[in-house]
Amino acid sequence: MLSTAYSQIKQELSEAVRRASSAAGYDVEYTSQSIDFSSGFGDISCSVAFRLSKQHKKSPNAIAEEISSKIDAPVYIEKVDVKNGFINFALKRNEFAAIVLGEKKKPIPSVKSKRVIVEYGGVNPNKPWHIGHLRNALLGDTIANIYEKLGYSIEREDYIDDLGLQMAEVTWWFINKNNKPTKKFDQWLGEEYVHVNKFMSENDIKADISSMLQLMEQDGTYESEIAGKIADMVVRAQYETAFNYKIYHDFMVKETDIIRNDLLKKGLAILEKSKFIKKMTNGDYEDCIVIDLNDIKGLPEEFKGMKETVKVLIRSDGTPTYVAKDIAFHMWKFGIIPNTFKFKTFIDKQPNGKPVFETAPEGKEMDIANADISINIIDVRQSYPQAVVRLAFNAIGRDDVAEGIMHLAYGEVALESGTLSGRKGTWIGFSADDLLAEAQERAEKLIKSKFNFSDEEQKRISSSVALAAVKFEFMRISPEKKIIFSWDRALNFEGNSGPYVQYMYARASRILEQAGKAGKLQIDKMNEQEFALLKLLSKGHEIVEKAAREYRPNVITDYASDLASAFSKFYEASPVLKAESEELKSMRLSITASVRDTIGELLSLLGIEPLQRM
RNA sequence: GGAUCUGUGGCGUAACUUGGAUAGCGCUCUCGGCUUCGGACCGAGCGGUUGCGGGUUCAAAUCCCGCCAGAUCCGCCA
Repeated sequence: MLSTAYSQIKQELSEAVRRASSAAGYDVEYTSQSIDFSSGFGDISCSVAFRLSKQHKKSPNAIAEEISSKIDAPVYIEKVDVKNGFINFALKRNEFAAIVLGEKKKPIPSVKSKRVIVEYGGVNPNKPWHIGHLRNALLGDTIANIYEKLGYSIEREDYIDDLGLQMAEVTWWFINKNNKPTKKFDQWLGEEYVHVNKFMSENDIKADISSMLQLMEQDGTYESEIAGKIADMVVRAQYETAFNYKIYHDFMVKETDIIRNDLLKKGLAILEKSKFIKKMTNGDYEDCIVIDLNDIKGLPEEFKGMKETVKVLIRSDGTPTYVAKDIAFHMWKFGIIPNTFKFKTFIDKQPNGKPVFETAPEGKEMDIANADISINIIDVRQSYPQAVVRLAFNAIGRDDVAEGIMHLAYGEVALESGTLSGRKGTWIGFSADDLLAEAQERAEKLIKSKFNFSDEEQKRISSSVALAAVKFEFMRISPEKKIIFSWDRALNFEGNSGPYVQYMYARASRILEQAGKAGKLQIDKMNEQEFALLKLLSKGHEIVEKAAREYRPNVITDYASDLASAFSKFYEASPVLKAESEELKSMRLSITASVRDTIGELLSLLGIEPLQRM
């Protein structure tokens, strides 16, 4: 259970400061923002006096003195003093420890009424996942875990574009060349796709591809059948990869079913009611249905100064653009177009025990969608179309939906030699499968040099450690930043790494295992390492909330690293099982247990398995 | 032309949203620590004009303005 002590204390102190200020004749608002843990000047410090200084023409120090003299501090505060204009609080360490360690398990405020769809994966079904797709999926998985932990109701959704240009190209190639798969299907097809592109640069088959696209869209054609089969096989192969990374989905929506169910027509009917959406009768965009940006008030910055001031939704030939499809799809997600899809089981039991459903011509209706929030994990390059999607909802007067569409725009993963390209095949050698294989090999080598585990245990542990290394490394970088991939960094087992955090979990577990059953909590005078740990522990819940609010899993990895490192320093400095007194032993065991539980929860959020031994 | 993102010791990064006291962590490098609850470890040290210049403020890596550098986007592609 993640500690809420920090948020509570902060709230209580800010309330105490507010009352004291008011008693001293000051009116302050943002007290909680001016309070934080501090190093070197008391344990917690408050800077409100600075804000009041100018207004009241007094020195911050004088004001701080006035306020602090009137503070009626909570019982866990040892003393309050003033230095350089800051009000500093010293904690009674034992009281503080009692709060953090003995914390009553408070239920997290329920937000269950909020439904969240997290969309991630979404790899075109013509190639294997590469390390860029992996970043996407890991972000999605972790964000979903975090929101789930905070009590939201989560649907993990995968969007499969089985009707795109890339799909048409590989289908054409497949039918015309009749090559046979020689390896894992997604890998094989991905490599074939590179050949298609080479072929297309030397031969003009544009007309063929274009007719392929049309035939694929029609139910019952040979082409649609083959394309469907290929997509199915690729997604199954991709999911094999996903499962090895312990990444799962609840359902997938396929482009074919979006077309089949006329989602677009339904969406268009709604859009056409907006005065900002119109059919052009002349000019460059004659016969197109567009959003006219000129008319929209309060147009966001990103749309200003653009070359074109209309966004095409339906082309003059009547076909929809990508943005139009995505708008309609979001209408479904938010329940504006209800009961559209039928679902059937795609895989009845993923390794996590749950099924994945896919949209299908025949099947059952399911109670999904009707979301309050849709978190879309999509490459930063799609920021603009995503903004257009939001704008469309503003245009039809659904600002609530526009606000509910969260685009987690993450930076690309590139190689030192350049970008990963499906067409050029620069991804070859950098598939998610390749990465995991290499990670496993290095982890196995490492673990062999450590302990004597049975072969089976060794395999299990090394696979878990390998995943930890890779996942942690991807997650510790703030999402908006571009990642230049490096094997050595991705397979880091030391320092700021997944295995390091796992290791501290295992160490804590072993200490607790050897200690046996815990008695009643007793608290004794603590040293600096213990106190530092307690301060960190107290922040657990606040950290997860921050990660959720900011859509940034690196908030979690940072905290996990800090906590693991503080724990390491703690047990290095203070014997737990051989503590000097029973009271100390009790307290240290309790700290150890609390650290173990907290780290365990953090690792789980990151999709990393906490290990008892490694 | 417009928009967005990025720029922090040799390398990878955190703190920026909400300004706060000494810019944190890891890697590398140097030195030290295992008869000790597990060394995937710990301690000490070297290493910083936070891209540049202004401004606001008691206080700026953080906010504002202007530059510079890199990336991306602005299609009847997806």
